[in-house]
Amino acid sequence: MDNMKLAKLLFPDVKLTPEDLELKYPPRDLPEGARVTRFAPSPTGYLHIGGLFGALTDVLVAKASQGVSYLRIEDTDKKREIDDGVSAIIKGFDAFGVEFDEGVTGFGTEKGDYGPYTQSQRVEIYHAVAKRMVENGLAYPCFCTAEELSALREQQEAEGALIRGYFGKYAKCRELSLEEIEENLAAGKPWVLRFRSQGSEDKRITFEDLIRGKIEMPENIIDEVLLKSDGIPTYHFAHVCDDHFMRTTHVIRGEEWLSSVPKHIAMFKACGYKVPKYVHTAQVMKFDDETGDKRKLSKRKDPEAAVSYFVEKGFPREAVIEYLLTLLNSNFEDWRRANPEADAMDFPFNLKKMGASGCLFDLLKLTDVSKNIISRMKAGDIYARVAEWTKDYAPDFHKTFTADPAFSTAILNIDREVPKPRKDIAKWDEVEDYLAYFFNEPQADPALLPERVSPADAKAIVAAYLPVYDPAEDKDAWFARLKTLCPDLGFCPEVKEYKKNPEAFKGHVGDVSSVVRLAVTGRTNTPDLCTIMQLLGKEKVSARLNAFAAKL
RNA sequence: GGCCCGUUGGUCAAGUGGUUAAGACACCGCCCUUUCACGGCGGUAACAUGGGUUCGAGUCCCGUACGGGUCACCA
Repeated sequence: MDNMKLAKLLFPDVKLTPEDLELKYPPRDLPEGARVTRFAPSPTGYLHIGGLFGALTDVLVAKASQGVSYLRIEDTDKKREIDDGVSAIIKGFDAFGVEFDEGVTGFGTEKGDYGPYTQSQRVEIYHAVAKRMVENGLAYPCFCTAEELSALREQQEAEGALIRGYFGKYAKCRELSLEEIEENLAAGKPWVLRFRSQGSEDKRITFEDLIRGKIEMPENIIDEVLLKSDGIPTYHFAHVCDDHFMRTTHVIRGEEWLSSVPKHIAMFKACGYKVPKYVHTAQVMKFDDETGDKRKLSKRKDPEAAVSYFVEKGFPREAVIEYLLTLLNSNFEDWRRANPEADAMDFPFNLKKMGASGCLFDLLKLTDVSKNIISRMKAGDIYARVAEWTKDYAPDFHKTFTADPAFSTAILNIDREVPKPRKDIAKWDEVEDYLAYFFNEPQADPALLPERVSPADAKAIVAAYLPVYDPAEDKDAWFARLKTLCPDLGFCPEVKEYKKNPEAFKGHVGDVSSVVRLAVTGRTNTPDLCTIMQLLGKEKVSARLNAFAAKL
């Protein structure tokens, strides 16, 4: 077999050579130990939480080593691709502030010297490498039809073959003569290019996974497809060409790829390329309420699998990132305690601290993380974010919320700039309800009165308070005022004293303030009532007190 | 089925042959407190399982179970 002739026959128009490519994409000039990572999604749907998880790993690993991270679009499967797949991915990353150093930046735009970063635009690169492989006798055309291949699978199944796939005696086209190939080509038969595996059935290879350590597996003997019949590469071949010429040092990807590593190593070696370091990360799982099992998050079944879920709910981007980081690296929380103000993206990410087993996504913990983050934000920042979020997701509330920015900011600032700020808000979709009594007249329900307070007592409390209520009083004076009312109403002004001798009183000053709270806000618990009343203003407060008294 | 990965409290996890088996979320209790939060203190709760190796095993080896992945002209 004349391989040079075959190569010319198969790729008559390919002039580009691997040597040209080596020149065009030289080794990167980076500091010692710098890592080059890539996130390589296919544009088949929305950005998944697992995708964010992986991308964050890529970006942080690169950053921590002063290396480079890039975004590559793997659009080699035109059947599964969706129209706005690329922008869905870009938008997803934008929403969470995840930025790559290089690669695709939008539909049709990119940055960096190692592009194009979209696989469908790299066909001539793959063909240059493929042609060289044919020249070296490491690849051959295969004319088997889909029917033949599925018949082969059935045959292997029936035989109970331990190894299944296109290899050895099953590889019909492996030993085709040049004449037979020419005939098939002349007849216009479609063909794929297959890898001519040099592996042997009884050999094993070992490699190191940076999370799992040394792994031993049977050597690859399968003649994997390199180029599909449309000339587009398979994932495997594109991985080898791209990660070589883009000079990736660390291939970080989901553990579903672990079992194809022998295939990839064989191809890298066949091309004469250095094998990158492999890092196979565990999947993000969830608890299935129906089955009671832990299972992989699914795009189809779990709305929270899409990153847009978190945007819709109004989780601040920092909270989602922060939570993901706690899952990603076991020492993140320690680092955070030591560096409470640092930007999460400056976390010195350590691959060794990544877990090897799948973790459950815990919405409850995300909520806690989010509350902490929001509690540290300034009221003005929260105002801006809520205004932004409500524009898209709560347009009615947006109008009332933004009608008076100073007022909205002031109410968000209650109990905020203090040493121990409240942690009431976990996500923006809670704000409307949280602040409802500032914008709407509350329907205070007398049934919510404290146990110790009868409706008659409540009526007396309101009647006594109304004439002495002074909105100019500060918090201490405001509370002292409530205390002065207590004795005449039969309540104890001091809680401690009441507890010593509960029989002597109807209740204590806390009960009195609870009545006022209920009348003014319609709720049994709120942040600092004095400030609430000041912000509401005398007119509204008086009206609400009167309205409540009328119900009693 | 073959090959491979995984398994420490409900969840995330520390742990690299000797620990009273950390910490965080959740839960419970107490304290603080005008309500609720916040904060403080404390509590319940774990090495899947059976064999080895060893003076000593969560840690090393083998088996078993369970979970996951993979075996496409999908990634």
